[in-house]
Amino acid sequence: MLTNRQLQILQVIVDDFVTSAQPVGSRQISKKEGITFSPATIRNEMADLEELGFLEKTHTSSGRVPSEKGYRFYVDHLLQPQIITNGEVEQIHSIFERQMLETEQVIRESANILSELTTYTTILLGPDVQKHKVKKFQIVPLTGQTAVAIIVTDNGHVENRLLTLPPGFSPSDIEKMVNILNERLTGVSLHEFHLKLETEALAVLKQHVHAAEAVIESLLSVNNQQSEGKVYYGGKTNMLNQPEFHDLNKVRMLMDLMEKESQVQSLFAPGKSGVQIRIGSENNHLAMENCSVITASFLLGNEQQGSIAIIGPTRMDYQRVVTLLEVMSQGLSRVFMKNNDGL
Amino acid sequence: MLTNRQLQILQVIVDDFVTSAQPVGSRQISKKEGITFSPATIRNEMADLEELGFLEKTHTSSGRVPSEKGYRFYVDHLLQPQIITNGEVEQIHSIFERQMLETEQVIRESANILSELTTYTTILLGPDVQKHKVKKFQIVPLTGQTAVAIIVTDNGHVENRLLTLPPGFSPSDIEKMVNILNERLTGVSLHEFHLKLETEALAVLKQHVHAAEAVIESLLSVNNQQSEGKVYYGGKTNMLNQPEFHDLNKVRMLMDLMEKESQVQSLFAPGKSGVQIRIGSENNHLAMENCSVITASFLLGNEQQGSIAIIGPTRMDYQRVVTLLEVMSQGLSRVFMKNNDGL
DNA sequence: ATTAGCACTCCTCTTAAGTGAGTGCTAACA
DNA sequence: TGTTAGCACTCACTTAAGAGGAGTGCTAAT
Repeated sequence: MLTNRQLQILQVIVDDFVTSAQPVGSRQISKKEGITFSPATIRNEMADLEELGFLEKTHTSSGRVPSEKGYRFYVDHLLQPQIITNGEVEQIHSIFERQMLETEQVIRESANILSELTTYTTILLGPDVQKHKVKKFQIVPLTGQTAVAIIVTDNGHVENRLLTLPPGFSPSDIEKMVNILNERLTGVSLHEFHLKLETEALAVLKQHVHAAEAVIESLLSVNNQQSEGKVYYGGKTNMLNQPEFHDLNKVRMLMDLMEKESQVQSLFAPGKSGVQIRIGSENNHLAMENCSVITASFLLGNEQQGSIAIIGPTRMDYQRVVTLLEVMSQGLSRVFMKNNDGL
Repeated sequence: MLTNRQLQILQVIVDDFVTSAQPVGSRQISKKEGITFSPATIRNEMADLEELGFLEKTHTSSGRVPSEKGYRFYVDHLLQPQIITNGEVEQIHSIFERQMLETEQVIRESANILSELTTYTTILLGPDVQKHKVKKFQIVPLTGQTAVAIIVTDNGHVENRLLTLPPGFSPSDIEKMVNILNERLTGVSLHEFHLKLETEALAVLKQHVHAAEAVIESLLSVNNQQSEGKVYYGGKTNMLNQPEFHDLNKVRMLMDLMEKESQVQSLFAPGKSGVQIRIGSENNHLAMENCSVITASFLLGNEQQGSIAIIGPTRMDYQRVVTLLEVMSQGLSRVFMKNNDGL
């Protein structure tokens, strides 16, 4: 168990290092407000804290730097809700008040504002498209052999896919097919929709429409690699300002990582609920060894769920980010509760 | 007018500098194949070439580096079609042979392969969506107050937009509206479609459908900021490997530039036709001062036009890139001629 | 017209010394 | 017994000086 004094010192060190990015020395700590004991005492305590694994040195005669364990402890026990200025809260709320119908735009703006306020990078994950319910299915023929299949979901998302039609597939075939599918599959989730296309629906279709298999196959062929929720970025280049990313190699790894949507999905998916913090190696990814990710999820109407992630260096202003994230995610949830349109 | 020897020397300097990224000295040149004269002679010629503005020195006693004017001359007069290996040609063609229906995927793959082969960054601009012809217009109601408007174009592109319906707007109103619009506006370009929505169509609608203005307005409201062609990237982080981008500031400027689609549109739009090269400051953009852009356009069936841009340092392997770009753009044109589906 | 020779420039790498922030330990102190 | 002052020591960082080397421009010889 840590003594009060140790807690106090750990807190000061983290707070100081977060803003200065420089190892913190005993003298410097002693001058901080609320510190009543001498540098020598602090040195002793720091030695203990280091032994316990909360602090590290960059070299034998440097000041101390929080270790991952140190950050973890700080985040778990020392985090105090921080006051953010009214101006900032207003800035966030202003997005919601501008009555923009398009969810997508709200999301984009949110990502931008968050990265502006935090100076870190924001990733916004839309809800898992696969969970949306199918509202309407449609096929629009283009030429003799090609057509577009369109699926509209209950919250306004539109999926579309090009099809090749088998030779001799007539407009009335299309109509029959569309009718059957709408009749049977409206209201199921996109995920189920695709499943049932291959099984039940296909069986029925075969009886009524010639060459239905070919169309269904064409319809399914592209699906696998695609989607889950959409990904939006804010302040992608912000990390270039952080001193820890003066190393081009790290920058490259991170950038590459962010290009791969599938990886982003898994890395930045929110934990259960509320605000979650993953520090450095807790992210289980080489490129993220010096990064922390703070995620929060928000609701989009009926059980849909999106999430916001802020990526910064492990030396990150956790307090501030957590507070901002809470304000933002609550705001988003509220907005999407009202006009339940989704994205 | 430059003498043959000067041409030869300029060519060697550019070629050498392109691969080594180091200023080229007279001794080094003299050892090159085909060079029969001594370093001293070369020094004299180099002094002349510098006076003419084709070469520069990084400091008084360094070797020479091509100036922008030097590159320009090289590109205009000294470029020789370069042999690229069969393997590479095959690699390009392999994309086209995999029978993927989705245009989008072909484009993505193309961007990736190009950036892999060149080690530079690729930007692929889809054709201007505004020119697509409207094939079908549709409104799918979601809840009482919201609906999705969908526009399918002749080449399979699907635009969609959320609408708020005015109170009391009934399904039959929707049907009437959709019918009128489909009747009058099928076959016009998206651009015209939006224009006519505000004028002719609106006039007719007013007569038949109550509160039509509100719907139209909602339909148009989001349009302005959106689209032109879509943008695809390949090898975004490739430039981090180039020695000229060890400067984080330059990296940041370029990355920021590439995030802004509208700027990308204008910077990387192709010139008239064929392969176009813009060197350094010819790009008229601060972030691109040390970059060259090579663009080529390709055809997507009926007069639609996409374009490929490769961005690299001014010290770029122009010959190779030009050849690769030609192979690729011709390949793309051919593919899209066949299955005219567009994106 | 070409080229060998040479003095000169300037970048780059290495070494050495000086500075300063910070530590750990010991001994004195309350 | 917990706290603190003092002091020797460590190590990164900066600056200066020197050596080496690649390359140039000019001059004079071929």
